[in-house]
Amino acid sequence: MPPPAPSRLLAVLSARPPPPLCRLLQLHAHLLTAGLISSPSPPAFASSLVAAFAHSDDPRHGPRPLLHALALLASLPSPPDSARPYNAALRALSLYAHRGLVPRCLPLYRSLLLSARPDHLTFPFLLKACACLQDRRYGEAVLGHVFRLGFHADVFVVNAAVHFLAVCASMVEARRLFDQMPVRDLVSWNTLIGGYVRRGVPGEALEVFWRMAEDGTLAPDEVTMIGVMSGCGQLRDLELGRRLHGYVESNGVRCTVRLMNVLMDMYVKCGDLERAKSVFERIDGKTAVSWTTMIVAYTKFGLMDDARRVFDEMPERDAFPWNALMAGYVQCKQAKEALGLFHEMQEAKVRPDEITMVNLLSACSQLGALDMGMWVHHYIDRHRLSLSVTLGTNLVDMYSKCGNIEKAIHVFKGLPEKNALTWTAMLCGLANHGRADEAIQYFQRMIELGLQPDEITFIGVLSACCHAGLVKQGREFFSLLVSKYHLERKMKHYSCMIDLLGRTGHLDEAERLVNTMPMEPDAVVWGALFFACRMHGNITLGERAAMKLVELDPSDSGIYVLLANMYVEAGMKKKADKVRVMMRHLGVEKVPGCSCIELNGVVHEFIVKDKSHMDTDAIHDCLHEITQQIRHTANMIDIYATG
DNA sequence: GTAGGGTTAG
Repeated sequence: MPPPAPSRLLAVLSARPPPPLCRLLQLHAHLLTAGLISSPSPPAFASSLVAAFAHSDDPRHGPRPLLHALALLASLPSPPDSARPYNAALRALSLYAHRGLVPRCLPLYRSLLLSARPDHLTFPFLLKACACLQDRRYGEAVLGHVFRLGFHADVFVVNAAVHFLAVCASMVEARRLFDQMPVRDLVSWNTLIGGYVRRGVPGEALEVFWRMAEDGTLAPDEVTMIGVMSGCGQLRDLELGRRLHGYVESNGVRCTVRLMNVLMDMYVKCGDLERAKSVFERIDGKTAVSWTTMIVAYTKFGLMDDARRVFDEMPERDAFPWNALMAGYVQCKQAKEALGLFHEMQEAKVRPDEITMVNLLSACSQLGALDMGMWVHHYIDRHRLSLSVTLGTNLVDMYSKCGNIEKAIHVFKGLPEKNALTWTAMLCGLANHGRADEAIQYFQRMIELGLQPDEITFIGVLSACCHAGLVKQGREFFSLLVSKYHLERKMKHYSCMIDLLGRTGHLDEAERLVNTMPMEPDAVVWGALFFACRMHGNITLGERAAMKLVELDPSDSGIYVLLANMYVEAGMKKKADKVRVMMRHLGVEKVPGCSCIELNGVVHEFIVKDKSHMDTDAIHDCLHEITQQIRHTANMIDIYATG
């Protein structure tokens, strides 16, 4: 195609949509030979050409035209004195289509400043890029320019600024700017509501929404309702969610797929699976997010078969639904299924990501599958997946739960970034391995670093004290938890503390604590008290604890056996027999104990007195031998310790 | 031509 006449050139370049890429390249060559984009020709041609390349976002070409525009802009002998080509490039860069290119916005703005004056279109793009990059310092400098150049009354610019502040600074700052706006439009309100929701302050978001409704000049649109519904979900306020759902349906708010997705999520969070399902069924053109949200919905209600069915019905699956289903299996303690799903995922050639690895490690921790866990660690290294805090924490947790505490410590020490959860995982690991002193040291170190412990951290230190019989320290932690760290004592804290008091013979104090607990003691609490009574020969209290255990779960055979054993140990044969008779009368059967072991990456399950293996006899001989050796060693230690 | 929104993870 011959080049157009010079008078037509600008019009051709400015056409929307722009000419195809091959045509643009021809025009570029033409302009070069005609000397129209070299100094001292007017920069209009260069500007239009850059803008045309930047707007040419045909997905088939990927970021190529955009990169071409950037190169062209950088190579011009005289840089354009208009913001237009820069704006076009900023627009294309900040559309997030090519996430990796967003950082290029900043140097581009710097070169714009050298030759031209930013205008009302420059700032929305640039602030969006700053928000996307979470670059607070740069964004604040840009805000300085906004005010100096007098754009503080441009509603587009200020909306983008409110968004930037909400993402990178704080809601207080975003709110201050919002309050100062002379004119606000719907986007201003939506930005503020969305900001509060993203920061997890749904109460404020709804407050803003009510104020907007009172004001009455602007009608909420689907974006408003997405924010508000998400807020209802966070608040777990089903009543309000339903009312606002009604509002959406009767006020002609566009029911986009995105809004329907949030509605589903709100119902799930508020515990109404049926309504979530009915919204899902009514979605026309379900997206991957719709399907994934429904999978998550079922997993949250423990309905793993339904989750799997939705997963299978899904037309196309990226890593998200795989991860969601896998996380569901992990949460429902079906770790074997989680690992099985991972193998399917590999067969389906879906690339696992960081979150897949997090799920896999949790599954390994549950199973004690060290070989598989090490394979995951190796996989992370080999594929250079970024070792995020969460992933690192899970690695530490996996190694310690799978029995290799040394490796857990080694990984912990090498982590580039650690947070309170990482420290908590390490400290709980040490506690579970009986290394109480170190666990407590880690706790102190973590406090020195200014990290905030949570409820789990205290379970760690309390169980450390429990293992080591450190009553005084245990009492101290138990009290600090509330007085200094303002945390709530949970069932697990009480059971730890009662176990500690009981083991060390403070039975009265343990009983007092059981009686003053703010919640109904569970089987673990009574079990700990029972164990202590048996250990210290307090039959009366032991009987009471055992009766409570029977009440809590009459079908659990274990407690009858333990109670009978306690009587035998105390020389009360008759009472022991009575318990056994009672057990027979009640028809309580012993449930066979079940355990599992990982061998060469395969997890095997087996039950008590399992004779299914062909070498059963040899295995039991070997086990007998090991038990004897342990007994012998324990005796020797006893002799040395007491003698 | 510019700004705002949802899903996966200990």
